[in-house]
Amino acid sequence: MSTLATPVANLHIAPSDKLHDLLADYPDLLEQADAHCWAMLEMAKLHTFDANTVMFSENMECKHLMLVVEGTVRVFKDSDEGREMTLYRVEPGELCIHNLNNLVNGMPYPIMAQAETSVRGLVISRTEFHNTMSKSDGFRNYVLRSLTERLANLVNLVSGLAFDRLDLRIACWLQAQFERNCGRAIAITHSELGHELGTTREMVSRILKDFEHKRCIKLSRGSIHLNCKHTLKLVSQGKGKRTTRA
Amino acid sequence: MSTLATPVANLHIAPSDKLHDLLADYPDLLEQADAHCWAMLEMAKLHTFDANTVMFSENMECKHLMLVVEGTVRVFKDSDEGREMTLYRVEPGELCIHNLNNLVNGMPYPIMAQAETSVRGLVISRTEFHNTMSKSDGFRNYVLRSLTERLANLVNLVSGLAFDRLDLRIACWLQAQFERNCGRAIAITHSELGHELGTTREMVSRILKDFEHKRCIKLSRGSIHLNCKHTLKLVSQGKGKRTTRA
DNA sequence: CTATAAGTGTGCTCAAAGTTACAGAGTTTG
DNA sequence: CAAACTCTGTAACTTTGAGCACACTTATAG
Repeated sequence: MSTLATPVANLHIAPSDKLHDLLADYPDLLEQADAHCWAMLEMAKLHTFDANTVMFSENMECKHLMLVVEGTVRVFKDSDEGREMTLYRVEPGELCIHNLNNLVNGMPYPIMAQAETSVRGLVISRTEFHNTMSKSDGFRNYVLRSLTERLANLVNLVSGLAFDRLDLRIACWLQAQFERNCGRAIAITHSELGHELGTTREMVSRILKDFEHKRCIKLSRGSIHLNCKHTLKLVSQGKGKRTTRA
Repeated sequence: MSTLATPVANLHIAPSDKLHDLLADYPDLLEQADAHCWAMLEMAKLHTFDANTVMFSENMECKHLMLVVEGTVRVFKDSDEGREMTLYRVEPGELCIHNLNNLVNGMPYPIMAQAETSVRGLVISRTEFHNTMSKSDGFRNYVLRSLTERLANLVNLVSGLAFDRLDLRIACWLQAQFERNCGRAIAITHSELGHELGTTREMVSRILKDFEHKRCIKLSRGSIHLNCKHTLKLVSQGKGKRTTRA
């Protein structure tokens, strides 16, 4: 599965209105973008990556920064025993922030990033990045904000791993997804969910089944349906211990 | 134990040579500092905090950034069941990077920071921070580097928690400490070590005892002595499963 | 020099998570 | 439709980590 990160298309970007279109739906950056920031984005190249492209891994050096325009990139850590754990996702309007480590520190980085869908992104060179960081207040704030937000998320990950039982972590994950999805079914297999949370397929199956018995959710092949928001909330708050062996 | 974060002393700083003295031993920042950066530091106030001062916690808002000059600050997360887990330490020449979250995002942050020793630090106001970030390449790079380094450390924490057995995590921690200490004994109680790694005193006692039986270390009240670097390395690489129940 | 506190060792029990193994259900493909 | 594959359910078992209880040791304070 080690598809190399070769861009499918690679074209200079058209004038500003095109750029606006690309970023139209992602206000996070737009609201902070100033002239310098736009200038940088104008110079950026739009690359397209196929789904499942490995965008960086253990030893790959990454000399560029990318702003995702379409699709999502999953950043994760894998273990030698075949387990893995999602650290976060980079979504449209967001920066592949871990590239920064490479960019700023020059250090390689023992994690992987992989396109989940087909991904389009604006690729910014190292020098352009530093240049704009110096000139554009908006871009600088945007980058800082991204970094500190990721930091905050990672701290939450840590505390979940250190202190929370797996069933709670799964319940919280479900809650967050259903929230995002406005209650619509989540398309994911148990094994994938295991990879999200750094655990095994069997544990996920067992715990989800338990939730189904508690009537929070309804399971079907490849997807999870919300049954009762309220019950799920209770479960995710730790009320009612697990019932697996009762 | 909720000593409020009240500075003990609070004086305007003397001219540049004094500043140089304060930071003399911490080249990380010095080598990047330029005129703007120095100007900011000149304006900073030197505060002193007693050991054990809680520097920020769950709901405290923090409107300043601090550069630690002397002493160390431990940043950790605690659980409702009385366990806790060290996220990282801020040492001389380093920034209290989590303040940045507050500073940049304005969000409060569910972690604690506490002075381990008496701490002196240069306190920089929010506006001065942003101002210098815009003007000083050196400072900006320094901040970015700090952030990305913390990010990298947190990722390692996550993968340790998710994938490694406790004995390995303890062995690695010991290794790192002995490295720092040039092989000299580490002064720490089992309970404190538990708080470092998010586990309990008993587990630490048991596992350390096991290591002692393996002749890596020698235990005594309140400190851990290195016995055989090589054996410890083997243990920390996962060779030789635990012997506790054999 | 005692009393008290802090730190350590350890056995027992239990719960959580992971592992192995396999059966069966649902999909896809030729 | 039959074969091959993917996904799910689950039982039995092992390992890891936590919690409790208590004995014992070392340090500190009065």
